[in-house]
Amino acid sequence: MDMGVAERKERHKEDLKREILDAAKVLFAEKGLEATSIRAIAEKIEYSPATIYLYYKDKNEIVHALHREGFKLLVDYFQVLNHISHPFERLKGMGRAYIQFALQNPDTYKLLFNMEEPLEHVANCFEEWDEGDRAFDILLQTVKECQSIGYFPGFATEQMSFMIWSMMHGLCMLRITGHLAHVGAAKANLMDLDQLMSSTFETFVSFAEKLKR
Amino acid sequence: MDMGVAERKERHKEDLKREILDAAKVLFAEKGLEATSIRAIAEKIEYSPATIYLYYKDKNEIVHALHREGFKLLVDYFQVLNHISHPFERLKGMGRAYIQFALQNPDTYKLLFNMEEPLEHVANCFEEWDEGDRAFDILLQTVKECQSIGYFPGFATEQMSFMIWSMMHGLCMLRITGHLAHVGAAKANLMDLDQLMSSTFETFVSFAEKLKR
DNA sequence: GAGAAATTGTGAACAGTGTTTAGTAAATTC
DNA sequence: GAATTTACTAAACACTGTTCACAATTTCTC
Repeated sequence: MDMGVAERKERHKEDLKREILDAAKVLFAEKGLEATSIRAIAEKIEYSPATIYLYYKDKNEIVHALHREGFKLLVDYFQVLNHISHPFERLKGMGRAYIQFALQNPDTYKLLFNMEEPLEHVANCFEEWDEGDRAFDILLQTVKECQSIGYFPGFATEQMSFMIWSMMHGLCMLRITGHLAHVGAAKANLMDLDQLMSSTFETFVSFAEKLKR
Repeated sequence: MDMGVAERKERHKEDLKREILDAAKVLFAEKGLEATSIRAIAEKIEYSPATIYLYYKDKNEIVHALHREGFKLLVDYFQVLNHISHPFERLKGMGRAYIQFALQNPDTYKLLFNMEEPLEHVANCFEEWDEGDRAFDILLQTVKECQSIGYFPGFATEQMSFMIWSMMHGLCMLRITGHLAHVGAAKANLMDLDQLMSSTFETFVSFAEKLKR
C-alpha cells in the first residue's frame, strides 16, 4: 500500500469517527443521553452497531468526545467577551453568554456540568479537563480584575468566583430541569420563563453592583 | 372474610409496599437511581420481580414515592428553624439546613431537584408537589420578612428568592456531581471540600448582609 | 366441611440495552 | 494469482423494564 492510499484510508477512518460523533450529537440533543442507543447511532450512519466499537472503545468514549467538543463550544460563546475592556461589564457578559449557552445547548450543558461519569474519567486523564479549568481561570481572572477597580471589596477571590459560578449553574440547572417552570408558574405567572430567568440574573447583577467600594 | 382479617390483609399489603420502598431507597442510595434494577429490589425483599408490579405500577411510581418521602425529609431538616425568630438568622439557618440535607442525602437531593421525570408526572397530578411549593413558600415568606426589617431593599421578593435558591442549588449540585472537587483541587487545594463549600456559603451570606438599609 | 371465587405470587417471555466474538467479504501486498 | 491484512457484520451474552398466562393459596358461599 503506497503512501497516498494510506493517507486516504486514514482520512476515511477519521471521517467515520466524525460521522459517528455527529450522529450521536444529534440523537443526544433529540432524545437525551441515556435514551440514545448505540444501535440508534449505528442505524443513523447506516452501519452495524459493532462497527462503532471499531472507532470508539465504548459509549463512554463517545460521551467524552462530546464533552471535549462541548467545552470548545462554550469557549466560543465566551470569545466575544475579549473585546469588553471593563472587567465588570465583561463579567456581566460572561453571565449572559453562560446562560445563552445553557439554554441553546441544554444537553451539552448537562453533559459538561451535571454528569459525574466524564469527570471521573477526566481525573485519571489529567490533560483533558484543561479547557474546563481554563474556563474557570477566566472567571477567576475577571473577578480579580473587578476587585482591582473596587468591586467586591474584602471578599476572597476564589470564594467569590465559586459563588458566582454556583449562582449561574443553579439558575441554569433549575431552568433546564424544569423546576423553575414549575414553581415559577405558581408564583410568578405573569412573565415567561426566559424573562423570569434574566430578571433573576439582573437581580444578581445589581446585587453585586451595589457592593462597590 | 370478616373485617379483622381484611384489615390484617390490608396492613400486610401496606407492609410489603413499605418493604419495597425501603429496599429501593437503600439500593438507590448505594448504587444510584439508574443503576438499581427492579430485579435487584425484588431479590432484596426475596420476591419475584413480577410481584413488585402488583404494588407499584412501574419503576416511576417507586421513584415518585421516594420523591414524596424526600420532601418530607427536607421539611424535617427545616423544622428546627421555626424557633429562630430573627428572619435573617432563619434564612441563614435555612441555607445551612439545605446544604446539610443535600450532603447527607445526595441521591435524594438529586431526585428532588435534579430530575426531570418526576416533575412531569407531578405537573399532571397537581396536588403531589404541594410540599415542594410549600418549601419555596417558606423561602418567599422568610425573604419577605427580611425585607420588612431592612434587608435587600428595593429588590423584588420573587427574584430575590429565586436567586437565593439558585445559589444554594448550584453550590449543592456542583459539590454532589464532583465539579467543585475537581476545580477546587486545582485552585484552592489548601482546604477540604466542606470547608470550601461552607466558606463559599458564608461569602454569600456576608454578601447579602452588606445590603442592609 | 366441600366447592367456587378471588387474591397473591411467579416463570417465562418480549423488546430493548451495551458489548464481545467469531466469521465473512473486500482491499492490499507479495 | 495467492496470501494477508483490513473493514465490517450477524449472532450471541448478560443485562434492563415490563407483561402475561399460569399456579398456589386464601377467602367466600353453600
